[in-house]
Amino acid sequence: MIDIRLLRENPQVFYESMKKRFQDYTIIDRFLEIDSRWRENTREINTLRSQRNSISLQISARVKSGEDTANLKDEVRSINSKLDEIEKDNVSIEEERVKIVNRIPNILENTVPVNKGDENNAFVRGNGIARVRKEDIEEYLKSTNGTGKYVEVKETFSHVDTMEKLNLIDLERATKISGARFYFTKNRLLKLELALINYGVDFLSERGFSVIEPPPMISSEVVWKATDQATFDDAIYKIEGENLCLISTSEHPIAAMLMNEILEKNELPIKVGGFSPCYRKEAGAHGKDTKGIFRVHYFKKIEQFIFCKPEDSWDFMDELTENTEKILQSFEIPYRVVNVCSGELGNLAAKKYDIEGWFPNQGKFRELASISNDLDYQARSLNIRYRNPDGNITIHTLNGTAIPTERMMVAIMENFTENGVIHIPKVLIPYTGFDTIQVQGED
RNA sequence: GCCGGGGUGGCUCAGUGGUACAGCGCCAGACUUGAGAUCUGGUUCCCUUGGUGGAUCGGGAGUUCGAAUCUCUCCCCCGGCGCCA
Repeated sequence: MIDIRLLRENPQVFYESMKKRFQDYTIIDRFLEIDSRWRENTREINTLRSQRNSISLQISARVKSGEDTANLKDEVRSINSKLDEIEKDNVSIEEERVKIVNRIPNILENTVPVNKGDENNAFVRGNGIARVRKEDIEEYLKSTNGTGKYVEVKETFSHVDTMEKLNLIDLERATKISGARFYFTKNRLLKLELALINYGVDFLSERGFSVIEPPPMISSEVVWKATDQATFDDAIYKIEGENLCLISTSEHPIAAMLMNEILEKNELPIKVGGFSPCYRKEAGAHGKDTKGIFRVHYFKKIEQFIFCKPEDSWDFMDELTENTEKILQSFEIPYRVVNVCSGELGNLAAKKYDIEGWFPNQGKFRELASISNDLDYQARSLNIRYRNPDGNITIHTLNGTAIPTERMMVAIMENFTENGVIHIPKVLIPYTGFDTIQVQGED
């Protein structure tokens, strides 16, 4: 959530931020109105309680000295009835106050392009030599501001065909038992996945990240604090009869790990590499990417997460972006970095870079990773601070994908399949133990 | 799941209905050449922040003039039993 004191002092900042996000900024006026009513009530409640407390003390003294307390008790009763009324009123006011404040998004960083639609994300930079079909060249060049290098190819392969031909997947039977967007991973594809996970864990360990696997379920309250309404509604599975949700990313349990803690300044930054299963409802994605394992209800992901001092977060955003780029470079997957425009940004992020890989068969760049700086927005909801003599300071949090294993496998299959053979990126061979996946010579 | 013991400031803990003890740690100041020791103040949150203001003793509800304390309920931790990869 946002800083309420800052909102009171400087609502203009929030009007502008919401306007740029194409959101209804009149809720700010509504908030200020209801907040002032809440504060008025709170003052009154405090005054009445103060009176009650002092009379209670007098009763205590009289009880000890054996004096009569009946009229003092009556006085307290009348204070209590007034108090009751105002407190009840304040409960509903506070409910609305909290509801509204949770809808106010983070303050937009000033380099975020103000626009709607993914097609208006701003190209930042690109890398790699893409395999591009003739009919996709225009799209490729447009997507890279004319700077993209490529080789023209005649033929591309869908990852679904490749997986089926090479006996790497069983989609039909998964659908039979679990429904759409589930899959059995088989044979060398499973080994490739494990290799990607091991590679990612090593990559982050070597760069000062402690690596963890979080609990795959967290309580609803924690989900609420770690993310926003949109994510909760569209992505999160709830466990029936339990107050638990399946995580949609390790970001949430990792962020919440330090909930309600006061850190020492010298403990920061804390860099965490998280490996976890991710469960997503994909509500609202009907009809999109229905084939294969590009968009599924269950996948695994290696995530980067940083808790840091406020003054360091923009530097760390660059570091996270660089890390993900290095991983893609090491796999030789062509990619571009885009600065996600204001209309497509989630409420938590002040700024977000998407890193999109080139998918030759789809003929376009698709999201592989997403790096966000949430500033103090997420940490404030989770109440994570560091100790400071003049008042403890809310820290900053950042998150970014390192390796989305399923989607990365799609990228590898689309980019490196030739004559029915999948070629494994060189850096992964020590992890897979094989350099190709082909029909013959399977394990 | 059952039985028992617990949950109190950053930590260890006292507190069986009447203003939340104490110790340790940490921060600041004083003293000191410096460090240590010592002393003083501070070390959760809220409010038109300085006021002999309010809240807070795992969460929520209740009884009471008044609840850390009594009642109900939920959560979590420890031990034992049961089950078990």
